[in-house]
Amino acid sequence: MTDRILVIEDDQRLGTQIVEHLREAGFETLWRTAGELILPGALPGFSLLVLDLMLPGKHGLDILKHLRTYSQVPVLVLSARTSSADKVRAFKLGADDYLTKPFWPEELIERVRARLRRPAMQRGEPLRFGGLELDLGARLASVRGKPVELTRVEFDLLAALAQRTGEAVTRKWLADNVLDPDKEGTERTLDVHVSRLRKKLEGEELIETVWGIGYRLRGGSPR
Amino acid sequence: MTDRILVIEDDQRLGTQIVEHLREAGFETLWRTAGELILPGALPGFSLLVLDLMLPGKHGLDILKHLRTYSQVPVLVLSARTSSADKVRAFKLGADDYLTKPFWPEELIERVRARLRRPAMQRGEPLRFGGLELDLGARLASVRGKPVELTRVEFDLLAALAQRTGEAVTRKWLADNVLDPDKEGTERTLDVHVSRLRKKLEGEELIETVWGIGYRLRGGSPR
DNA sequence: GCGATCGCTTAAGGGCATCTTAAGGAGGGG
DNA sequence: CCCCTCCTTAAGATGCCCTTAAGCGATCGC
Repeated sequence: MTDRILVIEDDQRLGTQIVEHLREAGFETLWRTAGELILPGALPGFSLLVLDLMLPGKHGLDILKHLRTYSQVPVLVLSARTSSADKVRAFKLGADDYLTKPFWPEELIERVRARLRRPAMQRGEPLRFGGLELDLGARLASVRGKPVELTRVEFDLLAALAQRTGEAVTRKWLADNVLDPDKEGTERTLDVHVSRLRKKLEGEELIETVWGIGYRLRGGSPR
Repeated sequence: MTDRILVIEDDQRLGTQIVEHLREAGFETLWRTAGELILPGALPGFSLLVLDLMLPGKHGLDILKHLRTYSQVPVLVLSARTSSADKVRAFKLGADDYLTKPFWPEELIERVRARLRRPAMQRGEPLRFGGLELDLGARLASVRGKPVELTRVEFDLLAALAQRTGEAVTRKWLADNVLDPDKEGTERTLDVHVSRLRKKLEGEELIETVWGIGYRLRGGSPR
C-alpha cells in the first residue's frame, strides 16, 4: 500500500515542485494551500503531513499545536526560519522533522522516506463517515463495527470518493481512475458498482447522486 | 525507563558538549570516539545512535551501512558535509536524521526527542500473531509453541507481512522486495511460496488474500 | 404532463487472478 | 562428484468479480 502524504503549502511554485517530486517517488499526494484544511476528519488516511509554516510567523505553529490535540500523524515542517529557537519551538510543539528553505527536493524525499521507514507509524488512521469506517492501508471497511466485504473496484471507488469528501466527483473521472481507463463503455459499469456498494453499505446513505455530474460522499464526521 | 543513547564522536570538544547536553536533557548517554565500537553485541539496549561521520569521507558511511545489516536502531547522523548528495546518500543507507555542523545543541536534543517520541521499535522481542511467534532477529518461527522450519524466502515473506501487519501488501511489492527484484516472471513464484507458507502454518489462517491487490497478515498486535 | 435523457437494479457470462501440484534446475555441503 | 535442499517454472483447475445487457424508474426541459 502506497503511503498517502498531505502537503500544506501556499506557495504555488514550491507546492507544485514538492508534489511532483513526492509523486515521482511513489507517494500518493494531496496538496492543500491552506492550513485550515487540516480538519480532524480529513487527516485520517494520511501517513505523513508536510507542513509549510509560511512567513507570517506564528500562524503555522498554531496549526501544528492545534493538530497535536487530536492527531499523532508524523509532521515534517518546512520553514524559512533557520534559527535554533524556531526549530526548537517547532519540535516542542510536536514536529517530527524540520527542514529549512531553500532545500533540495531530494533531501525532502529522503527525510519523508526515513520517517516512513519506521513500520509502527506507517499506517494512516482509518477514515470515518457516519457509521462507515475505511482503512485505506488494510483495505478493510466496516459499517457500525461490522466488517463489510468489498471487492477491489468497490473499495477503490469508495476510497476515491472518501478522499474528496463533500466534493462532487464526475462519472468520467471515476470511470477513468477507478475502472480500467482503456475501456470505453464504462459508464454503465460504474452504475453497477455504485449500486452494489450502496447495498453493502445498507443503512448508511453516504453516496449521493449529483444529477448530470457524478457522485458525492456525504461529509465525514470528526470521530 | 530512561532512554540510552550511544554517541560516536571523535572530536573531544564536540563530544563533551553533546554528551553534556544529552545528559542534561535526561538521557543516559555513552560516548565512544571510534565507530569500530559499534559491534552487534554492543548495540542492543540503546534507543538511539548519534553518529558523527567525521571528515575522512566514506568511513562513517561504511559504518552506517554495515550497521544496517544487523540493527534497526534509529541513527541520527552528524556531518560537516552540507551537500544534498551527501545527505541523500546517508538517508539511503538507513539514516533517520541528518544534522550539519555546526549546529545548536538544542536542535540536536529536540531531534533526538522527536525521534524517541515515536513508539519504541522492536527491541528484539518476537512478534506474535495469534498462535504464531516470529523472532526476526533469530529468524525463528513457531506455531502454538511448536517450532516451524521456514526457508529463507518463506521467512522473509512472512516477516515482510508481519512488519506491516494488517496492511494489504501488493504482490508487486512483495515480488520486488522479498524475491529477486531482477527477475521478471516472479508473479507465479509468489503464489507458490504463499501456498507452502500457509501449509506450514496450518491451523492458523493468518495470510489473507486481498483479491487483485496482494496479501494481508491478520492483525495480532496492531500498531 | 410528456418525451427524452440519465440513472438504478437485476441477472448472466466469461475473463483472469489465484491456488495447487508436479517437475526442472541451481547452489551448497559432504 | 553426488546428494539434498529449495527456488523457480509450468500447467491445469477453481472460482471470484468485472463487465455487459436489458428493463424499469427517476429527473429534467419544455
